[in-house]
Amino acid sequence: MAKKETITILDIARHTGLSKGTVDRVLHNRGEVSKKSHEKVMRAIEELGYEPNVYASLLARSQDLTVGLLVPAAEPGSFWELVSAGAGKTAGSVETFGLSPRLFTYDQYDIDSFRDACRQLLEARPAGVVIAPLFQEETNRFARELESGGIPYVFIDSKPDTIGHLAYFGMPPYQSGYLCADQLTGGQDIPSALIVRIRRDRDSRSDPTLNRRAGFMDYMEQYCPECPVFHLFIDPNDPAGIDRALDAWFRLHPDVRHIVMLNSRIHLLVPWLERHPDRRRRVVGFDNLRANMDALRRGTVTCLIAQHPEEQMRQAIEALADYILRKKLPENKDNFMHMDILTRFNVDYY
Amino acid sequence: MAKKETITILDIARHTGLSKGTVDRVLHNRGEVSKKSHEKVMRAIEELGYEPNVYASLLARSQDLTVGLLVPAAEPGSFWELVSAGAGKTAGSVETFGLSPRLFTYDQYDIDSFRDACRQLLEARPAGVVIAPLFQEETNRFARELESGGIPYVFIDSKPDTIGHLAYFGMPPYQSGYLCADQLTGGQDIPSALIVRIRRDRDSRSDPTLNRRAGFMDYMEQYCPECPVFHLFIDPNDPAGIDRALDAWFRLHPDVRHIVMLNSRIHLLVPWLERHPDRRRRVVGFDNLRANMDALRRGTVTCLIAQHPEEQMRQAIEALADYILRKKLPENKDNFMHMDILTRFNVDYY
DNA sequence: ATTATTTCCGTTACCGTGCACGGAATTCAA
DNA sequence: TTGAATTCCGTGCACGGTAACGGAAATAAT
Repeated sequence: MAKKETITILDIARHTGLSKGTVDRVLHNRGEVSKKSHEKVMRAIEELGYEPNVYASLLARSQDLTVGLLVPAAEPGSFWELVSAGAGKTAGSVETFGLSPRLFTYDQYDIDSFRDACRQLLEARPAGVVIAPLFQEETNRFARELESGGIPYVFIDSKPDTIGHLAYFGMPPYQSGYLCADQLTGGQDIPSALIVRIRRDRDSRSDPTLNRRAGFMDYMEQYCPECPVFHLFIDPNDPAGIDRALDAWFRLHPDVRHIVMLNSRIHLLVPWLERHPDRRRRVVGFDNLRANMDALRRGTVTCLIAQHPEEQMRQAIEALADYILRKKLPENKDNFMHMDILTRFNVDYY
Repeated sequence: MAKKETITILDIARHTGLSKGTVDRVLHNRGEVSKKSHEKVMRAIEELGYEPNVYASLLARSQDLTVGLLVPAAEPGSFWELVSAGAGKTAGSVETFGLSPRLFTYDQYDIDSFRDACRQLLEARPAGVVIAPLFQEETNRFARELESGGIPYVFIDSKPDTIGHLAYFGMPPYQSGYLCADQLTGGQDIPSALIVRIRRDRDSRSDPTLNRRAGFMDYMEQYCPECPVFHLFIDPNDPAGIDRALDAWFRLHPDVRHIVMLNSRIHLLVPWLERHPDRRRRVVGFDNLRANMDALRRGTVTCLIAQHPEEQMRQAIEALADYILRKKLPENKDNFMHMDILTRFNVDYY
């Protein structure tokens, strides 16, 4: 930390023969400054290498900057609840920075609600934005809007084709499928496997588990080429239907012992699984939802692959803070985060 | 966020009939305050719920506080190198807070060097200290010294019996052994297992892997009661000796396929293992050292259990920051951190 | 009782920015 | 030319805390 090297607005005021008031006006371009003075100040800033003192600014303003968090609404026990929780956990440590994160949620099945959330977020004049994107095109459009406003934004969880984002934090989708397959087989040859899928995902053109499934299938292809992989489709909103579907399916395939879901919903299978116990069964799913972790503890689920959504959110906000407060760009634009393997022996310390 | 609710030191000065100066003195307990005044101020702080304004503080001080990090010297490729690395990674984000971490290292086999490091650290007048302790009694003594100086300290990795620490971040030792055993067996019955140990550890009265081994053995007892567990002792500084020891031992036990080390040195076995390949062997070790991870990638090591030493350091420093800057105590004093399971399929994203 | 110490404590000048207020300089209208 | 309306710009206080300085009060020394 420099001693007397720090350049203050007073320095550049003196250097230009103007006053700190004027300098402040150009810094926040709030007008009332002649063209000539504006130029002089800009030049001086450049020459002297002025950098604003964040603390002083924050102190004087005594008002936090808001960071907008744009995430799907968190139904209780859902994946997005974890993400929101991450925001809360970060908040404490980040508020010291003078940033106060604020949540803007939308219905993940309603694009209009997404637009609404975007609008509200913009009205809050955020200094930065974290986006958990679901609608590709709409997200791109919003990103463009942020850029034109000079507002930095970070993606978490998944990433559209946008290029202008400050950073991205998420799990590598293909590799997560690969890892999942390895955990399912336990590195052994297995006779057969079942992927349980959400019917709606198959029909929608943007199946969120697409890449993950590709990784899964490639692993099986390579390490268990003889092993047939079955698919079963269920409706997550119809528990009774799930039970019937599983009953029917397993009547036809009574010897299938390896079951996997590539999204966060493995808990949907738990009631059926616990009514039909089988010590030699292996069940693998994703994400550290409470229901999933409970099933893990009881031994119904063998293993979960988790991506620490809270951690993603934390890092996203921190990257923003670094940029907003210190103009520091993150080291890497795209950050693929660690995939955690949870078993009942380490889940309690997660 | 409160509007005008913020309590300043001026408020508590008025409330106690004292002045800013005095309040400031007790806040930084730099003496020159009568017992009575000290008490009054403390009570007012409590009653009014005063929270220091970090920006103002940072602005006024315009000089970083140093945080001392007391860790064993990092031989290249060793566990402690990871810990030190963690310090570097944290630094960036913490410097914004006006804290600058500074490393003080000691020779883990030389208690005098530890004392030296302690002394140097104290001379730097740190605002807080992170300790990775190895020498129990000596550490306790040092802790006492810090306490009398009013300097908060945090332990990482392991924890002496001290009670006065601000926080502790580490892996739960017993459970890590349990988890390790589960990964070694893969949840199956196995016919036999070998623990490779460091000879010096057995002889010293403070074997760092003691609890871990207890967890390991208890798991085996419970899930593989028939499985014999062998022990083999090696000298880490004698590679040729290791080779000979392994040669000799495996001549006698050619069918043992499950090998484990409960410290970070599994890489010591790699040369021998790769000269005697066996696809059906399972090898489990600890900690994400470069050499270990490389062996994992090549398939020589099946799985590593890692504790994210960098993360421990980060959290330790952050806990200190919270306390120093905002007088916030950590939520939990003892924090057992997540145990990460690394396989060759997720190691690349670690 | 007087002087010398020590212990405590209040005063005050910053730290670097934000912003309101009012005044000087310039332009426009008459 | 003069008064009014605009532009521009400087001054000064506020933000909450830090720490040096010096002085008052309490205690010890003479």
